[in-house]
Amino acid sequence: MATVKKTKSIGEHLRNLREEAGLTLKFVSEQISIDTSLLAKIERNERQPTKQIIKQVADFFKVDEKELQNDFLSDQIAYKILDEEADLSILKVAEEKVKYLKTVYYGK
Amino acid sequence: MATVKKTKSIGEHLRNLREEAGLTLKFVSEQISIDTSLLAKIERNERQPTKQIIKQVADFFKVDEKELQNDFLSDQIAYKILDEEADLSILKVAEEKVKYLKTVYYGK
DNA sequence: GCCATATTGGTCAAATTATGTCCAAATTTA
DNA sequence: TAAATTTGGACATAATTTGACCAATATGGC
Repeated sequence: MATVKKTKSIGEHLRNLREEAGLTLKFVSEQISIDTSLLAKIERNERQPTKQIIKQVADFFKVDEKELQNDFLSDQIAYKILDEEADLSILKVAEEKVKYLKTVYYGK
Repeated sequence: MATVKKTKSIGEHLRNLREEAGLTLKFVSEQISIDTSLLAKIERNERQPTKQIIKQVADFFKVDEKELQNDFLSDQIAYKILDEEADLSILKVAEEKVKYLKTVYYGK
């Protein structure tokens, strides 16, 4: 199997993609029409990519868009928990809520 | 044990607290110095309570502030997952990220 | 039904937060 | 040390959210 990298954050994920392809920030940012500095910030998790940007990056690197989005989402959740210094157990609670809300909205 | 109520959302939680105490929106909102309409919206999850408001409510009803905050947080996460139509498995990923980030920031 | 009280709903200004741009500083690489 | 690459700060502006105000609707006694 190829390079196995545990992705720590979407930023690192993107950086890995880019570096494995041996490309510069300037090049990639131009290809997807965003500011070089912005892409750099995204890779360092200083800015959050919009869905638009996630899509462009996914297309450019030919990776699954949904996967990138999920990566982004789990990032957001993880950082929120750290921010609020919340207990991990709330994830279980959130899961229950999702299940419950799904039955409510989409019928049982 | 007293009334066991599965809390579906922080709004319902707050509403339960208030109704169990037999108080009106007007009364409670005045006690904690916020607009009646705002409290009503919070109970209907149309507005998110600020930390300040969560604290005031917790104090007023003499419930644990941290618990209310956790309730709020799990709400936000649940709604975000529904919004994005994401898979529940990302919660597991988020959990891993939190654990990882904790070792990074607070040492192993 | 009528009145008082309680709750809901809409609109909007103000506050808050986040994005993206520009440019300079720093770092890397050859 | 020069060129290329990456980082960092400052800031305008865009986007989102809150909270206030007031009107409309609902609820409950009498």
